[in-house]
Amino acid sequence: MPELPEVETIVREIRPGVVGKQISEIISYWPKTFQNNCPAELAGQLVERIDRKGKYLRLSLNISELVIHLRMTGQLLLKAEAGADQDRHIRATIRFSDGQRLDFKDTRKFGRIYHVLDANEILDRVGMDALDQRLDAHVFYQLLSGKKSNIKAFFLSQKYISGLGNIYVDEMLFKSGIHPASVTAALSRRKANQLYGTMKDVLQFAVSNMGSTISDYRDAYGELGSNQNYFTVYGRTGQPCVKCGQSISKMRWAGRGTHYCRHCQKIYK
DNA sequence: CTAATCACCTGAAGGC
DNA sequence: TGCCTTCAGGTGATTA
Repeated sequence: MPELPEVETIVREIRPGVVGKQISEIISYWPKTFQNNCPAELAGQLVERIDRKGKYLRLSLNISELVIHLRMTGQLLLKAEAGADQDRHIRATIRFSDGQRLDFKDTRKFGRIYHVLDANEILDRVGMDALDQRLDAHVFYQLLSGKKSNIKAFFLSQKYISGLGNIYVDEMLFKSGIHPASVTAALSRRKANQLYGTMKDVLQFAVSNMGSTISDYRDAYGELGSNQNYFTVYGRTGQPCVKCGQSISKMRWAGRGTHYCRHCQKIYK
């Protein structure tokens, strides 16, 4: 479900409601969601910061840190009331001393919450965030030109650049006219620069629309995103290409359904 | 090293 | 109505 824009939306929404609050209790309803079995030492800790790297959400407490990944269907829902409306898909709840709570809802149970002393144990393994200021056009080109990997697989991997997933990779490749079968190192500097700009535009536009909701994604208030209304290729199989009018194709690349236009997207090899 | 496949889960949708 | 297959915003392990 959530890629960078969706996680960013949630971070921005829960930050004012949660920073400075004290955790009173953590409840786990599905044993695998909480990797470290919600240790008692979490109770009483203060939330100092909430940040994001790629698709990981980071809650920095005064003693330790929580790192949350929503995977496919995870939602973080901020609830003001302490009431017990118990959705059967809620896998964990973080309660705060003022009565607010954060419910981790996750139909498919793929999501994870890690409790660690230092979030960098986990976050150092993922590449620079796609919207990180330090990822400039030069660094972007260096990353692409240094590898001969399939371009779709490159952006789906979180090892080089983090935050992009199946939707936004398809969107940025289409808008840049790059076929998903292309090879990273085959892009010229000029073409890489264009892709870099498109990547940022696509992500920032999606953030401004509170993310994309296809089925499960909800923001911290349970609201839908609206960016799905502006997709140019994702999910448009068989519909006319917005550039040339020909039918949009769908194939499997890097194990994922990949949407593209055979006529508008050139293969760089 | 990369690339493909499976495993982890539930639920919705389509074919018969 | 019901059964069976396929697919889904992700990623980590295993295999070739």
